[in-house]
Amino acid sequence: MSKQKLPLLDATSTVECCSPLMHEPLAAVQAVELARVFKAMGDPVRLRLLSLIASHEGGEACVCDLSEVFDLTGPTISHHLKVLREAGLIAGERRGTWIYYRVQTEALDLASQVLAPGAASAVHA
Amino acid sequence: MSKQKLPLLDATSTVECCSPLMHEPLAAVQAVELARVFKAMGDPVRLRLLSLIASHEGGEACVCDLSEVFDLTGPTISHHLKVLREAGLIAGERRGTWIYYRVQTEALDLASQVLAPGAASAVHA
DNA sequence: CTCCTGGTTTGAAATCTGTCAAGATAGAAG
DNA sequence: CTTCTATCTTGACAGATTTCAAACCAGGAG
Repeated sequence: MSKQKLPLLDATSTVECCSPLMHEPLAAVQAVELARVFKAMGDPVRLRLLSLIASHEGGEACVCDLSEVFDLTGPTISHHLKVLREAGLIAGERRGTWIYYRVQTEALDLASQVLAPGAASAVHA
Repeated sequence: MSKQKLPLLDATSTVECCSPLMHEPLAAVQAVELARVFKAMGDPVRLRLLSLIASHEGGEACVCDLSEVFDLTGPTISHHLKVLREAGLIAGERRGTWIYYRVQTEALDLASQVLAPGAASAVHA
């Protein structure tokens, strides 16, 4: 285990429940963690993959479902899925011949909270 | 009007008030727009810049305030600020000798909403 | 076992990014 | 006008990203 393949934000790391970016200067270490997530989302293909998986029936989709949507080769799709996986945004499970991916909602929620809906209206509910 | 330097998400473009990524497959065009925002946030330095600006007194900070925090040269900071600016995440205003940046909260809110706090609890109906 | 299909891994090429040094600009101050 | 300070722009370069083709692995069907 040489590399940092942490699931990403620990929730224990820094950003607790409601500490949007906007209240206090983000520390360098957390910035690196957070940036990894946003970077993973910073590509049109990956964003669409994320969206496709999440909105697919049952909340999951196999690679074959995803591949046919894009004009890209298998390896490329596979690569993007790997990036999303390593950012902790999705998880895959093999079931028979196919591998099904689903979104890790915790990670997504966390990212959303960090961005804080207004940072002022966040607590409203 | 060469649709290149749009302020970014138009709010009229696609993501209305509450259409998180997770309800329907994101169209290619919007994916590109959105990705630009997330990509801008996908760098530790830029994330910290954003956070520093937002949390700074008065909600704004001049470049000099920001530069002293990092171990980077002026041009580099300037470059990152430009990326954030072009993603519509911040805006700068010259006041005398200094240039003050402040966060464009609308863009941030939009990004946060797209990520949808749960996507299940957002509309929940 | 052999073949086929769904996915991933590896390797390589083109492009993009982050960073710095050096030069350019804008406004304030002599 | 000249100079000083704050910030941006340009040019260059190492390192990262995106993408494809070719090779590889895992299960299911003959």
